[in-house]
Amino acid sequence: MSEERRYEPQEIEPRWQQVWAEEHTWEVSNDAGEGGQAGVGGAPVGGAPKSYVLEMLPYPSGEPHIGHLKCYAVGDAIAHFHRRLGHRVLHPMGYDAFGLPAENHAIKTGVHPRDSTAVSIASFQRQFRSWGISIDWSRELSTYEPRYYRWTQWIFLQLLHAGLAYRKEAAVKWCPNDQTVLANEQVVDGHCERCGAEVEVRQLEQWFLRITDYAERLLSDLDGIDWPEHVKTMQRNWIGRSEGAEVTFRCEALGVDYPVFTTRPDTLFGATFFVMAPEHPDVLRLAQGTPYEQAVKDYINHALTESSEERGALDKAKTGVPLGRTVTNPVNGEQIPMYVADYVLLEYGTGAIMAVPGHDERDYAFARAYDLPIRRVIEGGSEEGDEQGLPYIGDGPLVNSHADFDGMHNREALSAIVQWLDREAKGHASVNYRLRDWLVSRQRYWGCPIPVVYCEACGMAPVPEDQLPVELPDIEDYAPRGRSPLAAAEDWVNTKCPVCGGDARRETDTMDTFVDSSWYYLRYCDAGNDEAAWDPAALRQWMPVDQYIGGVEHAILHLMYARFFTKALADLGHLDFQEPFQALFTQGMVTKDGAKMSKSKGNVVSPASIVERSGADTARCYILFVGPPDQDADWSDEGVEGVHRFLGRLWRLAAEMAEREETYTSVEEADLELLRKTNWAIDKVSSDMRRFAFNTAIAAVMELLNECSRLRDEAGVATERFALSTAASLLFPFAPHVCADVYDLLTGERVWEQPWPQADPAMLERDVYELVCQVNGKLRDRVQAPADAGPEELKELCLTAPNVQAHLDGKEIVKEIVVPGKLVNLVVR
RNA sequence: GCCCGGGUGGCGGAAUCGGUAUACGCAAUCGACUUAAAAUCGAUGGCCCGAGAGGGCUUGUGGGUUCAAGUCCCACCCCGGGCACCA
Repeated sequence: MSEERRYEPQEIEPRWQQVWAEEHTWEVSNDAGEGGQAGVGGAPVGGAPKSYVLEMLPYPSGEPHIGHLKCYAVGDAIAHFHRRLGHRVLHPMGYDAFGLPAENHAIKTGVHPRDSTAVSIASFQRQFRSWGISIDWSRELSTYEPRYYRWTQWIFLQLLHAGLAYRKEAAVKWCPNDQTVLANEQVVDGHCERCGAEVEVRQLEQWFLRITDYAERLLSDLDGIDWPEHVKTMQRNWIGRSEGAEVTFRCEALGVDYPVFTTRPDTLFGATFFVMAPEHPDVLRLAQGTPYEQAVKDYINHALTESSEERGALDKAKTGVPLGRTVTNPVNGEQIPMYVADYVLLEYGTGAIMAVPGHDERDYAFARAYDLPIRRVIEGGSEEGDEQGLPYIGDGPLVNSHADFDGMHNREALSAIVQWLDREAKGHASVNYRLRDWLVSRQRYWGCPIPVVYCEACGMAPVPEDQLPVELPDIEDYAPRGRSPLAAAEDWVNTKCPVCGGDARRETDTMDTFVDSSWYYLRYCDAGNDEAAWDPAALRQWMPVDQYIGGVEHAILHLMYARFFTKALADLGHLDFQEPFQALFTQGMVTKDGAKMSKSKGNVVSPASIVERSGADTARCYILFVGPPDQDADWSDEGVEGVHRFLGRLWRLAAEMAEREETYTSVEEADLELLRKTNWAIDKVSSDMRRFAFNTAIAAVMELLNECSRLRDEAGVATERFALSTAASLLFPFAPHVCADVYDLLTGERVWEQPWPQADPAMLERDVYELVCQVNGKLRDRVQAPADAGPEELKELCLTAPNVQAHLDGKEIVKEIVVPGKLVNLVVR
């Protein structure tokens, strides 16, 4: 007997990592077929299909956390699986390195964000290598490198030239804590997505990107991509498409037309008043000279000082003030009073609405509060009681409208009325979106400078492409004071106008970091290119990303912006595809004791400590074994131990088998059994890989290993080695180090150069199986049945089963159901 | 309020097309090895009745369809997520 051998990941893991690093095993070249990744068996892989596997760009802050481990455990499993299926796999890595945490740290400590970020990046690099993730490090990038953000600026200029980037003064969301504006997407329930402070509204001139031009395509192209349905739904909700009509109401006193958007032109005859948003530019002018002038002024002031949270509160009572004017309802010529009320939003539609209290809950509440007429124009609902069933939101025939439409079902009347409006030039069919343009400027230091200058003579001028990058200057004081800290860097701010050569000042705002991460997946395809953002040929080779992996928290922000960039760049002729991420997988959160891990709760599990104690293979396998990877999982130290034991058993059994001589005392039956189990596992793991069921894939390898242990002394050594090496081969995408070691011990070969195992179909079929015998749907017995037995034979077999007979006991069989390969069910009375 | 997920042993979970519910793992109990412990190996294991053979019950609750329901249909309860004055 050989001496006791121990599974030592601390020895095994660095050894294989060194092989992969020295041989650049996971690097792929853009020259398909030459000098690229060695294919199966070391042969070049000329016509191999490509596969681009990408995890969402991490923000390097401190050390990687358990969520990173899960994300990359999933991504690496897919990358390895694709490679072994014969694909050329691009699996790169980089860092989303601009951003607030590093800057806030700088404000506190004075350490330059570049330095603290570099320290974090070094820690990420170390740990990712220690996890054994199969990354092509030759394409590594950081968004804070001038070499990268030069091209971020270049893209910004492309958008600017195309009219997709513009400056506008608007009411914007301001975070008083971070002292910067925010995009709509970064405001969650009226609070800053980053720091949680309640946001304020400020009137400021800011940079926007015209994402709303793409609303329709962002919506309709969702149909063609393989994303989780709930993520698509979230994007659809965010885009918020509404079909309806734009209808013109005229204020005769001022001679001004006010268009409104409505989804319910069928209720036009029920419009009894008209409401404008407090921010609407005409409100003061309308009220001027009326008895309501002062009241309107007061109301607007109040509305503007109210926080967005207060104003948006759902249970808030409706308030408003009359404007002292009327507009004409275009369908019936009625003069209806105008109001200003804060339940109307300037940003949506035209900032003014027709109010139909009979068929809209909000208008109804306002009408009740101000004693305005409420008219039913659609039949339906109860029509009983004090409120006569109003407001009624449902469908029904029109009433009290016009002879041409009364009696018509409202859905038909809707299009009939729109057609009428169109003919009379009083309106037309229209579509509205909830999506707003993307506010991208930030009054902060640690971001990509916006490459424009302002010249007194020429106005705003883009920095010429050959002067890029506009580099971020070093400054002393990072603290934001309502303007960008860059504004204090006088030497940097003062520059010459690229048009006239006169004095000019640089834009001091920086870009939202989501701009940086909206195109990085393109840069990986050609990361070393200093002549252009990318060579189109490189993109043609790799894009789109075949499998994207990341957290669901980016369902709207990053994923929407990246899709927008792709479409805009495609329109400008820089790309020839419309969607960046063909398939998306969103991994669930890792919690501890049911709660989100956080420093303040003190329940943080650090990947580094797990790797140090149990090894990377254990950590990676465990995180995939706890449950379906798209669901949240709770961390358990005991569970980790279980997986560690499993990997230890695999390794020890292999080490023992590697030394064993063939004895020829094997029992044929045991060999066959083990071969069957092995082929079953190949089949099971292969299909589980394709549906991201890594937990059951690992369980299947556990079953195979249990069978290897059970039959260790009965099956032949060759069979045993085959079964064990197959187990290692199947588990390799999850536990690469120990599996490489086991495979090497048993075969002397490199498992990552082997093709993915193929199940032998003959071995998946059995000549006998266990037939389930039911009486009245209840399981009563099991008998061995030949695989090729027909229904009659199966029925007879079932009838002979002792416990079946006991339950038949003279009763009459009224029905027999035979499902070959499964069961026989006898129905008795 | 609207739209998505989800509810299965002591615990994490499995059951992929309506066909043996509880795979795999954790925790637990018993045993082997050991002076002892750790490590490792083996056995047991949904609940109730029974010595056993076996029987009854069991997938949030209540109904339904079916020879057969965790799976399909209807109603409801609970948990998680998204949207929410968007006209």
